[in-house]
Amino acid sequence: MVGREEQRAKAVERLSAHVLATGLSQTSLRQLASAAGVSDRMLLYYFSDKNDVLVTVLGSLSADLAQRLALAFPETQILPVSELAVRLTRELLSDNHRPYIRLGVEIMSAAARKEQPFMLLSEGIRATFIQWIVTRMDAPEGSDREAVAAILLGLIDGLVLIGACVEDDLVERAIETIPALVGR
Amino acid sequence: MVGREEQRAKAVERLSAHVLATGLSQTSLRQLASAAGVSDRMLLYYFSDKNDVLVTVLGSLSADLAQRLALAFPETQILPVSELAVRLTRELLSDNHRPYIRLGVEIMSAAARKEQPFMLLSEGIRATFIQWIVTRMDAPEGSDREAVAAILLGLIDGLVLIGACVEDDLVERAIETIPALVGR
DNA sequence: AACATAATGTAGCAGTTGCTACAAGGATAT
DNA sequence: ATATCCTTGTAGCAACTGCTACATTATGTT
Repeated sequence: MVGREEQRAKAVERLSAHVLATGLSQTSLRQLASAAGVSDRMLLYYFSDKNDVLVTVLGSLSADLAQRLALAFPETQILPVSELAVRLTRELLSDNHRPYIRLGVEIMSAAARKEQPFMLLSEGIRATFIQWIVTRMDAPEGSDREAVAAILLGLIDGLVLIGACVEDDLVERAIETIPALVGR
Repeated sequence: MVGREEQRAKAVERLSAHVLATGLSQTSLRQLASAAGVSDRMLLYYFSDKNDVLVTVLGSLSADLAQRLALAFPETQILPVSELAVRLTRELLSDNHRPYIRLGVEIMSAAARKEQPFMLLSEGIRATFIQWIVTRMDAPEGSDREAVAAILLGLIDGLVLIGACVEDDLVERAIETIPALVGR
């Protein structure tokens, strides 16, 4: 016997890697169980149901990304909108972080169709991110900081979508074009 | 007897409305058949297989949107980036057109996971849209017009995602903020 | 009237879905 | 040693998936 909590934690770890790599479309109970290296029966022993699995795993991934971003962008460093836009976009579209954003887009897209539990998850992701941007952004006087943050977040999500289905360097060129287009 | 082609066309019409309203998650053969008002057996008589149904319906919707946009933005009218950004964003996020963009986001998100037939569809959507924007955009001298168009398209897609899971007027405020942020 | 062809219904197959009933192994306490 | 509980496997259910075989009705052609 190895202990239920311990096994559960190990499952979350393996499932996080699986979901990050394959997205929300490969998340039947048997697929998840196989990725976790256990039987579907045991997965439902560790978790109360499939929803519980997804919420736990996606929550864990969300925390991971927050921690990674905290490392890359210390809270003390305030940047002008244009520079923050470029650096944040480049960081989140890098191979390191793009899988997270891609997954976030899938979650938000599912939320748009009122599917549970994605509405709750996506609302949390959005709020966290906007707040995160607002605290690190040196926006012009009197501007709607949340709105500017929404534009940035939207741009990043959108570029991930575009980059997902295209072979050439269009997205990279778009990032390079941001400074000429934004602010000043 | 009513004629296969005729029935098929009627089915495409009803299915377009259904897919536009409910997205890609409600597209089992039996759900589609029910939406089209026929038996699943007949749906596979009109179409060769499920893939054929989806490609036909999504292609039809894509053509619809192109026609609607051609009406709202005549090709002869060239606009500065900032103004085009605001007007296009507002138009595509309106209740009239948001379902189309939402569906487009779903298609691109599925394409990101290498699912067929969405990769082909999404590549077509992307190329059409970028080209559409480029021909109507009065971009600064020497700028990468495709890249600017990609930024616009990305922003629109991203704002649709954000707006899908939020109650307040954040997206509307974001649109209003675009002119202060872009160009000049 | 005979016949080919087009159109439609009934029934089902093999595979997947989320989930559960039941029983058996193993550890621990008494 | 007995009883108890934690852990795990086997088997399966009812619903759904895409799709098909087969039979039947209509319709037009000769």
